[in-house]
Amino acid sequence: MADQMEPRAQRIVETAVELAEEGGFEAVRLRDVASHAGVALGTLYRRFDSKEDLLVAALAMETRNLESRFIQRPPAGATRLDRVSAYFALVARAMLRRPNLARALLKAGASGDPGLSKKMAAYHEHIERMIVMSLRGELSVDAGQLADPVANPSEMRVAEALNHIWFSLLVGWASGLHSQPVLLEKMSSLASLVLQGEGSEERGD
Amino acid sequence: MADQMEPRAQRIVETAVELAEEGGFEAVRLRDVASHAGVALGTLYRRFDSKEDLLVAALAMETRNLESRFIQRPPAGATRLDRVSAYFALVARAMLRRPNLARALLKAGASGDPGLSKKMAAYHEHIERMIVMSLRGELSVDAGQLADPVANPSEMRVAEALNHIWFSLLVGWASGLHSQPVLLEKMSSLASLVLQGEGSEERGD
DNA sequence: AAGCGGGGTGAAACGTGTTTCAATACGGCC
DNA sequence: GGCCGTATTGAAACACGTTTCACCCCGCTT
Repeated sequence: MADQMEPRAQRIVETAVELAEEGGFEAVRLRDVASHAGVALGTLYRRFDSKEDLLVAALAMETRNLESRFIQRPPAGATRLDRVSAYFALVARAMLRRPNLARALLKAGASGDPGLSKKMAAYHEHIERMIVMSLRGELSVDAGQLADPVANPSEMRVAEALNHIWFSLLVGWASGLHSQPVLLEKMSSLASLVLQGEGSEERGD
Repeated sequence: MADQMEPRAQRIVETAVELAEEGGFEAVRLRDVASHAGVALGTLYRRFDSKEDLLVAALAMETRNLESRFIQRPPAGATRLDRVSAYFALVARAMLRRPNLARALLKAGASGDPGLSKKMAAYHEHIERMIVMSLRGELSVDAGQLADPVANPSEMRVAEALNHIWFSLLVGWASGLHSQPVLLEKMSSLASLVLQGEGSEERGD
């Protein structure tokens, strides 16, 4: 789950994560990242276009870690709402362990840099995959990764809505708009709204 | 709709808006803002804590303008979905006229600066008010502003969900993830999902 | 073995957000 | 009119993201 990049880039990203854990976005000073990682500043810039690019790479790494934890212990629950709420609680717990890091990655992801759009699209895909699996209550795994969930359009629409709501709530949390418990309450409440909107047919399949 | 600040601050914000229209976030160089507005840099910093703070003030100004246009010509339509879609189309049109400005304000708003949380909360309140009025298909105006819409909890929840979805979609648009037509399509589709959820409610407060 | 080329390195330079400071201008009060 | 506190000014300084450049090292070709 961890080796998608050459070791040098890997170490740079890990260093950035460490610094972000301690002091958030501003504490990730690229001079420090480079020296702690044992490379020159120019080397860092050969691998990453910008500070945001570096942190989005870190976001990708953290997302891979989250996904592997997700696969090993998928959120359980009787209804779709239960499972989806459990999923978001899982993510929130992971973030709360390192709030500075979470805020830093979020800030980079929300920076709106056009050069990052492909990477952010990939991130959102991963999140939506996990949401879909939570809705279904069963995983389809392929080569250690979540398989592309042969798209049921209605399911995808729900996942997309939940993903957007979650992302926006996260940005609010990051800026101190609401605390983590409130975040989860809101998410559950809004998830229940969205789930009821989907073909008002059945319960927890 | 325009006089909430002393004239000096007002002029600074207007200058920032002009520069952002032309060249986006990076083009808002505070030295330039100050000199174009005819004040010293220190004066700008006495009024605004940071570049983000300044741009969020601009966001507030633009939101007031939007709200006054909204009051004069509220989105019409037969169904709630029609009216809400018309509202988002209105906002999108306003943004498309000045995409650089829109991106700059969005970036400032999504920066996650804790010092801005109160101002961002106020922004979201305005947006949600307009969404609620669109849902209802009628305005309650008070002293030239939208009145606080004696909260119907179910309505508020829908408005909150739509607001989050919209915000997240905007961030995606800003970074080039999807074009403006796709943005509106997605918004309509997801709005229809959320609206369908509202009828059938149990409540668990 | 010599030469080549593509990273890597260290250090300096640049731009811009932010801070600081001494000097000055201003508005109200006696 | 003179005084005082506060805002404004202009300019310099600082921090950090980003760029640039001259030089070096290492693996590969011939």
